[in-house]
Amino acid sequence: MPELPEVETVVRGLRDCILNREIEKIESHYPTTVTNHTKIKSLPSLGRILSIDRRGKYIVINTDAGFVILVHLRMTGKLVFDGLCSITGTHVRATFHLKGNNKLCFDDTRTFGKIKIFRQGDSIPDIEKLGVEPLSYLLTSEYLKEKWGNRNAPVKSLMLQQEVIAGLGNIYACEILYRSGVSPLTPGKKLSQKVLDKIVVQTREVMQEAISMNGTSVSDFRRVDEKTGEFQNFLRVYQKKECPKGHTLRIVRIAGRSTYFCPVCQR
DNA sequence: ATTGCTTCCTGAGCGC
DNA sequence: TGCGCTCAGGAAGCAA
Repeated sequence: MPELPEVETVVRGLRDCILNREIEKIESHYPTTVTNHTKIKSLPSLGRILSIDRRGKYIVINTDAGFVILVHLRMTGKLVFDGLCSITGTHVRATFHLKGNNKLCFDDTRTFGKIKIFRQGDSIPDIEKLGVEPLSYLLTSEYLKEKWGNRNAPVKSLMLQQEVIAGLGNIYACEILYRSGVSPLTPGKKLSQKVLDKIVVQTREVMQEAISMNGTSVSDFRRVDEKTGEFQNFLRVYQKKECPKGHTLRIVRIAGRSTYFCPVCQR
């Protein structure tokens, strides 16, 4: 399940292999995967890739022909470059045809992933509504106090709201709360400034560690060369039976997701 | 406004 | 072997 560290890993991989390449066309093999949000009915060549960035869980590609290509991997989406490995995916939903006879394949078993094409300068609501980046100076305990201070919802579900913090998903929310010693069921308004500080610090730490390990591959996540990440070897609670101290973990459903936590270490 | 449930979708894993 | 069931979950949409 690609979250911020996985998307960052893909972005870095893409920069190494397709920056400055020209996209001749994006071919869609599934009806809802690629959508055109420009007023241009028949898209020309999309131009040369000027930049590849990440915002939250979105990949943002800018081209010199004035296009912005947004990619969201959702749960099972993968971007795989045929110059680094042979494409083995059996669920290729879209193909970026690059000048010079290379392909970037968007493989997505469950079809929830999206590729959206915009014009530079046009409003992109998907990006504009996102909250702060976990690794930016804007994520502070004061900010979280302002956003969560009068919320009754459990902190775990608040952490998943992309309009507040952009990029966290189920796995990292569980890991951050374990490292912070906070129960995922705690209502937002019950979190003290001191505890919010801990969450901020642990959020940064977990994101940085996971990026340095090329993300987490628990099932589908792969890099652009189809290699796995390594952070799954350092998870402390997600899909575990016991926490590192040997306490039996509990699993509850919060916001429709399996939430792993230690009733002893997390209060 | 806030909260939580349903939907989209496929494959893995399980019990029988 | 094969069937039917449950589960995995990001985010939009909807209902209370």
